[in-house]
Amino acid sequence: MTTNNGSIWELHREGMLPLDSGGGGGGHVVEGSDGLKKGPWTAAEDQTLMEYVRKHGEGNWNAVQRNSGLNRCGKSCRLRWANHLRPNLKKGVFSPEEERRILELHAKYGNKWARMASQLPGRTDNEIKNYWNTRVKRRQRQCLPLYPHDIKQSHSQATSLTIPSLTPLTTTIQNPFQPITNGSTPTFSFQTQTQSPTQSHHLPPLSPPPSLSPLSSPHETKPTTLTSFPPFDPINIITSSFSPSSTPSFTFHRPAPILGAPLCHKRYRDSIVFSPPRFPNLKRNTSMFRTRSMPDIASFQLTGSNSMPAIASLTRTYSMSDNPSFDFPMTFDHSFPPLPRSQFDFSDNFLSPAGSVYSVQSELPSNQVSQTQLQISIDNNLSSVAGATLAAAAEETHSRSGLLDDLLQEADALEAYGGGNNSRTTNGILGSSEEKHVLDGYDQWLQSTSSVDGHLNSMHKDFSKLFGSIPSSESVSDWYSDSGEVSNAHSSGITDVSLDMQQMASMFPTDATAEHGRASSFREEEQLSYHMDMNKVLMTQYS
DNA sequence: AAGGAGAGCAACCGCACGGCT
DNA sequence: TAGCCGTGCGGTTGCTCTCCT
Repeated sequence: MTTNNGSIWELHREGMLPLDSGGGGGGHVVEGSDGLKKGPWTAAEDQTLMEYVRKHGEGNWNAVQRNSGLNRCGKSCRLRWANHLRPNLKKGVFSPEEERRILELHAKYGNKWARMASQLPGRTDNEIKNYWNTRVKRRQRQCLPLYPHDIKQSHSQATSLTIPSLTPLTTTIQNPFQPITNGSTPTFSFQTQTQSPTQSHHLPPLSPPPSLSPLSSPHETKPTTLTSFPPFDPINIITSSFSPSSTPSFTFHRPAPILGAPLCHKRYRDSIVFSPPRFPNLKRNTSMFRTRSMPDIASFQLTGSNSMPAIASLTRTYSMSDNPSFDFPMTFDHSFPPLPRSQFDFSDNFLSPAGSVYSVQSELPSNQVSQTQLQISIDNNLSSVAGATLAAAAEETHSRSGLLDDLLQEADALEAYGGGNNSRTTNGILGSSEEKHVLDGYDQWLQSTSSVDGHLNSMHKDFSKLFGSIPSSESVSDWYSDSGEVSNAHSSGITDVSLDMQQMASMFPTDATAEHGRASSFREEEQLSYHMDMNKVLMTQYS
C-alpha cells in the first residue's frame, strides 16, 4: 500500500516507484516478451512522455518508443497520454450533470465509450466505461433499473444474454415535472416482444437501425455485444401501470439467483434503502491526495488562477513547489475548435496570453474533432443536454443536429402539452435570475448576429423553447441517483464554478492550432462571437 | 483486529478500421 | 488490390483501498 508520506513520494518523484502502485493495471512492473515495459507508469516515464509530446505533438505513438527511449509500446503511450497526461482532463467524481449525460448517451449509443467521451469534455472513455460498469453492478445489486424512467434506451444492443428486442429507437427525455395530460400522451413505452423464455437466450444480433442519429458514425450501425447487465429482463419486466394520466414508470423485478440468497437481500453498503445520505464518492475524492496517480493536469493549469479555489486546494499535493519535477505549462485543450488567436483575447479574464507550448498535429482524429467541437460546457447549472444542444447549434448554424432535433421535438411536445407552463421563468433550466442572465446574454448575442444569418432567428426560438422545457437542474440528481448517494453539495452551481471556468477555458485554445486559426472563416467568427458572449455572460454571473 | 467482499480504477489485450505504399 | 502500419475502441484483468462482519 502506497502511503502519502514524504519518502515514498520522493521515490515517486524520482521515478523509482510507480505512481500507480495501486488501483490499476497490474500494480507490478512486467516486462513483455518484446522487452517493453508494462504495468504502472512512473513519474519519470510520464515526464518523458510529456516532454516528447511537447516537442513532437500527439500521434505517431510508436515513434515515442523509438525516439524518446521510453520503453513502452505506442499503445501504452497513447493510453497514458489520453487518460492521464493530456491537458484539460477533468479528474475526480462525475458531477450529477455528467452522470445524467452519461445515462442519456448510453441510452442512445450503448457501450460506445469513446463516443460518449467525445461529448463529455475532459472525460475519457475509460473513465466513463469504468463508471458505467460500476453503476451496472451497483444497480444490479440494488435491483434497480439501469436507466431512470425518463430515459429511454434507444440504441440497439445485440446480446447473447437475455434481453428483449427493443423497439425503436428514439431517446426520449421526459420532463418529470411536466404532467402528461390526458389525451395527449406521447407514445412512450418499452415495448418488449412477446417472447417465451426459451427464446430469450442467445438471440441473434438485432439488425441495426437505419440511423441512430445524425451524429452516429458508420461504426455505430454494427451490432454491439453487450456484456453488461442487460437493462431489461424479458421474463420479469413488469410494465407498470401506464395510464394517460400518469407518468409511465417501470419496475424491474429480477429473479432470485439460482444459487444463494437473492441479490437484493444481501448486504450492500450502498443500499438505497438503508444508506444514509452521504457525500458522493468522498473516499474516492480523497484518493486524489494519495499521490498514487498522476497530478491532475487539468487542475494544474489554472492552479495559479484565483478562479479555481476548490480545485487548487484539491490538488495542493501537486503544487509546483511540492513537486518541482513536474512543470506543466499553462496550456489548453487543443482538441477544441481552432479559433483565430487574433480575434480572441481572453487574457483579461483568466487565460494566459501565452500560447500552448504543445505542438500539435494539425489534424486530430476526425471523430474526436468533430465531436469535440460540439462541446460547450456552458454551465453545470444548465442541463448538459441544453449545453450540448447549444453547442451543436453554434456549430451547425445552418442545419440542426440530430440531438438538437430530438430536443426540439421534445420541447415542442412539452410546449404543446404543457400549455406554456414551462415558460422559462417558471421552470427553466436555471433558477430565475441566473437563467435570465444567461438568456439575456444569449439574446444579446442573437441581436448582434441576427442580421447576419436568418437561421439564427429560428435558433433563437429553438433555444428559447429548450430553455423553457428542460427541467431545472435541481431535480437532475434525482433522476439518476443510483442509491441516494448522488452528490448534492457537489452539484450545486457554486461548487462547480471552478470546473466551469476550467471547461470554459478549455473551449478556447491558444495558438496550438494557429494554422487552423489563420484559416478562419466567417462561420468561425460567428462561433467565436457566440462563445465569447456566452462566456461573458457566465463570467459575469460568477463574478 | 483480522479477514473477506466489494468498489474503483489504471492498464493491458485483441480486434477493427483507415491511410499509405 | 493487398499488405503494412498506426491508431482507436471495447472488453477484461488485476491491483489497492475501504468498509463491514
